Amino acid sequence: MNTTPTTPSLHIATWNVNSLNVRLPQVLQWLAENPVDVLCLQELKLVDEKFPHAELAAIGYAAQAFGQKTYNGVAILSRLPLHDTMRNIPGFADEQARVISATVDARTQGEIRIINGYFVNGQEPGSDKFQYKMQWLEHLHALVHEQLRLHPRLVLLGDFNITPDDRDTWDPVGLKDTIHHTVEERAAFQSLQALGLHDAFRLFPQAEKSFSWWDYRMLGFQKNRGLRIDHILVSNALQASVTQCSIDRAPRKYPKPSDHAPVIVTLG
DNA sequence: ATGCCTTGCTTAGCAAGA
Repeated sequence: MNTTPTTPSLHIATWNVNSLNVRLPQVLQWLAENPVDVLCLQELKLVDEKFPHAELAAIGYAAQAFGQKTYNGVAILSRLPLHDTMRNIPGFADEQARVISATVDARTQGEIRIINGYFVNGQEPGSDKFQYKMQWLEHLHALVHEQLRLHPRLVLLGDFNITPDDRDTWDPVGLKDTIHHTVEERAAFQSLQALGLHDAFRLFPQAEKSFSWWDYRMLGFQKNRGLRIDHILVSNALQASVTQCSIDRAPRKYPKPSDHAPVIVTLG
């Protein structure tokens, strides 16, 4: 008889909900059907006073939130204990709520440091917003570098607003050098990987034209004109334990959907 | 295509997203 206790697998997901106020029923429904251990959200578009802690607690999730009025906002929802929450990037003054980090106590699986980011969009290469994007990416790189030193078991995930390469866009020719496709953004993505992080989605064979975001306009989803810009990067120490990574397109078919779909990674 | 949706803010069109 095998008496060795089986280590339960751990599921961590990311989802840009484009307003938690509008999408809360969908988040609750999705969690009921996909009871992941940790769900990281972006684009809450609400202040912390309006964060729906009670509704999430009712289905077993505690949350650490970092919101602001109208724009941005990030949160970590977890069924496992969270501690050592950090907001934004220390040393980088930023009016915008874009990063929340916390340590998840995964019990038999040990502790995992989570960095959840809503990366800057950048609007257009050469614009002020693009400059802000590149500066923000530089400071995020420094933060991840430091956090990896303190926490070798680390996951960096969220809405990166970067297509890592031409496989990650529906139109690599027509969209060449446009926002999310520039050499500079892709170099920043690669320099994050160079810290010892791995794109979990690419650790496995995947269907061609796999995307995580589709424009609301022009029947983007129906025509699968999308981008893969939502990512889960795992550190060297975690890479061997990753057994699956997938994009769940189902919520993009809900009535009044977010324009992003959740991405889920399985560890162990 | 300076367009197409969606959301928030405020209540009539903007700003911003990607």
